[in-house]
Amino acid sequence: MNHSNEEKEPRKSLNFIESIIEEDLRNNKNDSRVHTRFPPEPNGYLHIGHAKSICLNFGLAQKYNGKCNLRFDDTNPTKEEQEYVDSIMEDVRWLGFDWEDRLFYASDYFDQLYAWAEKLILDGKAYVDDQPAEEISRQRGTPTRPGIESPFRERTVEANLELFRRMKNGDFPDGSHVLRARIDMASPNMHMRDPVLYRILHTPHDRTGDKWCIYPMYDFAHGQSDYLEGITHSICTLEFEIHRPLYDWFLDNLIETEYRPRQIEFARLNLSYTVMSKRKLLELVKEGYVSGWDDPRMPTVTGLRRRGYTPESIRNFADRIGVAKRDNVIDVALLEHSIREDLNRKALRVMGVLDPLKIVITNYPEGKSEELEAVNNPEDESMGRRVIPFSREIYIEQGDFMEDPPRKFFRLSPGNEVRLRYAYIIKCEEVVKDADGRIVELRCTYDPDTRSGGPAANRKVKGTIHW
RNA sequence: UGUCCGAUGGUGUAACUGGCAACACGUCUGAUUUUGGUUCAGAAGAGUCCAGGUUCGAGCCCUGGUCGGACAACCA
Repeated sequence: MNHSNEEKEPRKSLNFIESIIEEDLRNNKNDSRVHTRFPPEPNGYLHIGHAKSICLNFGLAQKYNGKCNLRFDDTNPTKEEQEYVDSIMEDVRWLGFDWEDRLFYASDYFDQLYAWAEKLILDGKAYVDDQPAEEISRQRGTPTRPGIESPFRERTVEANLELFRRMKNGDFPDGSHVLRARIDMASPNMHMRDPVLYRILHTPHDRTGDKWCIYPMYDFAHGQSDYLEGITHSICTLEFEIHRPLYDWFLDNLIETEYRPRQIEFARLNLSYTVMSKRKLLELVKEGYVSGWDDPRMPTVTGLRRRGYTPESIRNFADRIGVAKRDNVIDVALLEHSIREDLNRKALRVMGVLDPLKIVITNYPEGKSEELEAVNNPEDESMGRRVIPFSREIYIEQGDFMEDPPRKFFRLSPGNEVRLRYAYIIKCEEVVKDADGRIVELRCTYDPDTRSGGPAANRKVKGTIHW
């Protein structure tokens, strides 16, 4: 006998990131803090794929009583614009998340990053390379062949330091020098073959102005930024997986504390029939194929918003698709299901005719009109009712009438009846056409007893249409 | 001839320290319905990439393959 009728806790299963976090928590890693971040580069508008990442990062912070920062990864002034940072903040807020006072920019850390670069030079772990990009690229080898070392790799610390300072001071033109980490040109991981740390860019930065003409690369900025912000779990997409050894290398060589952020990768969202690449979306906007980033056909957050998606529906969607490391293509039908589910519950219903076809109800008295009552939301009576005027002449949707209907057509056709929603059952008696044979009007009769609430209101007909 | 990652119904995601493969979307059937929606009831659909091994027992562990993805910007 089962004395305790308690069932086994249905215990919601954890995704792989939650499992990692819970293990870290059990081990009291990083003082059992959970601190994530959403780190977009402000070079475009956010799309539904970013929404997945936002829901993930902010959601994890909420679930584990932690925090989530918003950080702009603005290390490349040639691609970034204020318009994008504004839109990103708006979209994140609209989705329902709050970074509170934790709004950061990678550019906030340029001084510290620069100091770290000098430290690497002093430790003999970084050097200035005078070769052009093409040469460096050539020397890097291929994934299956080791690279060769730069002729500048053995420069003295003093020479490197002086050169790097001159780079910073603007003594050199773009592309003439870079600072590189001195790691291993034979590494099977391409990213460990003396990656570039700093490049010269005589381009003013939206936030630092003319202060800098050298800018750190993503790899040199990201992990350290995570560190500076106290991030514990740095969640990014799969393509950065191979960068992880480098992410760890900088931390290992730059900091001495026990605390360390950890990079975790997940598979980005792909949606069926949907273009998601930032580059292509930018092209659609720039070439004028769409009206803008908020064109309702765009998969951007702002486009979805304009299209009528709610934040709740997108959050539910993000929840439902889960998170894993295998490549995936989510059926867009799931996104659509999410918005229908939400809107069905809370959208106000009204009737509207987009493509009108005139109806004259021949047995309805001329000059008469009456007021009919309609519910605003059949799913929720508390949303109230409204009154709609009805008279001898009304309009229905062209598509709701077919002169020669196929077998399963349930709407209006010659000699057939339909119900006008919230009104009467009408019957099509005559089709009026113009000289070109186009249907311009339908002459119908109505059954006065079938008004909603009336004596024959329950009489069934196959179809109900709006008007 | 490299390194890293992945492989479970049509699509996604689960299966807690190995124990009858579950949930959602989609599809199909039926009922209800004043919009072919919603709601409700039900069904079909995978034996977990392959081959070995360990085990009473493997989707989970081990070995070896196969297939797919990522990596050769002074992009992120």
